[in-house]
Amino acid sequence: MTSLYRKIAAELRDQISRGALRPGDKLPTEPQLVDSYSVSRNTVRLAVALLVNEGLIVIVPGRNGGMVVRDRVTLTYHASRVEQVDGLVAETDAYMTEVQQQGREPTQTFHLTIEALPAELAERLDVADASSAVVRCCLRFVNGEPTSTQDTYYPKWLADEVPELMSPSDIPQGTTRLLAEKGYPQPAYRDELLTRMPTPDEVRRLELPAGTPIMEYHRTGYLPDGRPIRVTRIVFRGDANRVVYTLGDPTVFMNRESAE
Amino acid sequence: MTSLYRKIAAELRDQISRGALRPGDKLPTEPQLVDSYSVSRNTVRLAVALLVNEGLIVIVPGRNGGMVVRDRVTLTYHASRVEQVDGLVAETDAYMTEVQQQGREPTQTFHLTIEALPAELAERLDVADASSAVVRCCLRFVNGEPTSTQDTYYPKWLADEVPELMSPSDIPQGTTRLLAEKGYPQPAYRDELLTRMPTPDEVRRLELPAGTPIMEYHRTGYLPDGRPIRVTRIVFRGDANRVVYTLGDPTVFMNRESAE
DNA sequence: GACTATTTGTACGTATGTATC
DNA sequence: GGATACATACGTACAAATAGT
Repeated sequence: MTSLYRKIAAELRDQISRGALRPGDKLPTEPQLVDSYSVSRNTVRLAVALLVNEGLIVIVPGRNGGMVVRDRVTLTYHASRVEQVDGLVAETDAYMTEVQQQGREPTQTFHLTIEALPAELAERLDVADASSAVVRCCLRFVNGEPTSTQDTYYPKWLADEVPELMSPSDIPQGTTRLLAEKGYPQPAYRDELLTRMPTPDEVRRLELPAGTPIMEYHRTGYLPDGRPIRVTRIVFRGDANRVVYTLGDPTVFMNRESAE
Repeated sequence: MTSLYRKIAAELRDQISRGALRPGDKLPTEPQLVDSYSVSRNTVRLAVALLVNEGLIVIVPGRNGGMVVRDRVTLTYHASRVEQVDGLVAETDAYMTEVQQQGREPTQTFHLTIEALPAELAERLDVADASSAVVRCCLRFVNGEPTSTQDTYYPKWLADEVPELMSPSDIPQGTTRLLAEKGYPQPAYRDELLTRMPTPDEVRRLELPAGTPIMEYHRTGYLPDGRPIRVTRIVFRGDANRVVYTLGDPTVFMNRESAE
């Protein structure tokens, strides 16, 4: 015996998944739903709230507003391609290039701060004291819409040795390459991926509609002796990004491309 | 000019993030909140609904129920360790072993079906027609709680060549190893990771509380000539799993371990 | 098992505010 | 300003779930 509002939500959900309502289409208005189901407005709103929190629709108020079926545009982040130190690819450049290849217009803002290391990240950087760290932040837009934030933390000792890290502007050749040239190569990484609902702060910065989870991505870079020298955290809009790794024998993928 | 229920939610959220309310603690009951904020019950419920959808609390009805601050237990899935074909690790075994090393009790149910390939996956398997495929499904539990589902799809032509794939029971040595022995090695993979809110079906199967996103993981395995021979899809509970890759020179991590 | 107390869930109604065209 | 659509907030009543007597 499911409740009324759940049944209504189920019907609307069905129409969306069947394709009777396609992305961009509008659901009936609240009064129309009240009418056609003969329920109170509150009940309609309960049903609609479910769909919102499932990420199926967004609601825009106002005269020509309404409840609109969401679309899912996916941008691909090739984690195993960025930052080939021995190759010639710089981090941010790689990202920008990749987005362009996917036919979109990437932009980014950038700034640098010095702040205490968040506890979760301190562990990854092997700094016992909650010592300060240099952070290079950027907020990335695709077609003018914010889609991810990226923060990279370097331990203070490293910033002392490589003062260029403190440059308040973007580093054209890429920090990974810069560090390699200064004698701090990163021959190995550890990536972690997790998902969760966004904090209110993330909702604001990424302009997230309700019902949009985020994907949090950490990359820790290590020196040859195993010491970690930086942690990068990217927060992706979940409805607009996916992360891809290609692993194993690279010639296989060359065979694959030539076959196409 | 934020609304009343958002202010209330913000205060409660603060108490959680500050640690005044710790995981397992109960929020005040609805009547208590109605009282202390002097608002209607509906307003309290709106505030609470926000926290639920942010994944911060779960609500249990009944006499000794209440609104409880959620905890986040994280299980690690080492994507770059499973399925070392040349090594000695079988897929499911690897998973089970890993969970055990993390001090928990893994179990799994298993079944096999033959069904049409979902459209998104058909593309990855390079099968133009929506031809049937063999699916090996399993639902995985940790400490008795469902934490992920795994479905692996094989194209029909492969199942014809390797009839063992149709075995309705678990394959002890692991299908990857089995296939390699039969002349179908997988020297390369492509992994895709994305996040979204769960479908009602996933909510049921994984017993997900509201506000829990899921992480969807695809691994496509390729033959040396580039032909794909299987797609595995894992759906992880987002609040209980993270995926880890170690990339690059493996000796670096050996240095790291010896240093500890 | 019956009964009760507590806590959340569902559903109704009404009124007014805010956003957008 | 006026019209339309959703947002917030109040109130009420009864149902369902759970735990203890």
